Amino acid sequence: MSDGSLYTVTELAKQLGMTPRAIRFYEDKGLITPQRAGTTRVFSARDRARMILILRGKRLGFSLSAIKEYLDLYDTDVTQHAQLKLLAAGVARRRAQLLAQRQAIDEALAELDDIAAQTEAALQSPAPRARRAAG
DNA sequence: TTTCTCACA
DNA sequence: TGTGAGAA
Repeated sequence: MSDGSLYTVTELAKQLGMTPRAIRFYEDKGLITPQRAGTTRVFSARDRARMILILRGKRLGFSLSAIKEYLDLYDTDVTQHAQLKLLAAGVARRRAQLLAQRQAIDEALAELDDIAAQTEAALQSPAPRARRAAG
């Protein structure tokens, strides 16, 4: 079912475009648990697939702990029902978050456009005289 | 080379 | 959420 491909940290890091340091960091956080040959890490094809899922989760803006929570269910949950529920909930939350950000960005852009228009208009009109000191 | 730990942003 | 440095 699974090939017997094995990788070192550096190999896997290179393949996935990340640093070995980051992989060890994820292991430290419990997201991956590679085998050991003595003290050196040995990554299986399964670890590799898992790492790819981690990267995807990151790319979509999920926290490492959220990703871990989801991945942990993969091993325990036979039917994957709980896993799917968690994923659906996470996706909905993240989606709402991104929509809110888009809204905020749109508002900021609109406001900046207003300022740009105002400054542009001010630059077109004659320069104001220096203000006299009151008195 | 790889690992671990501590400091740092 | 990572990186860099130092020691083993």
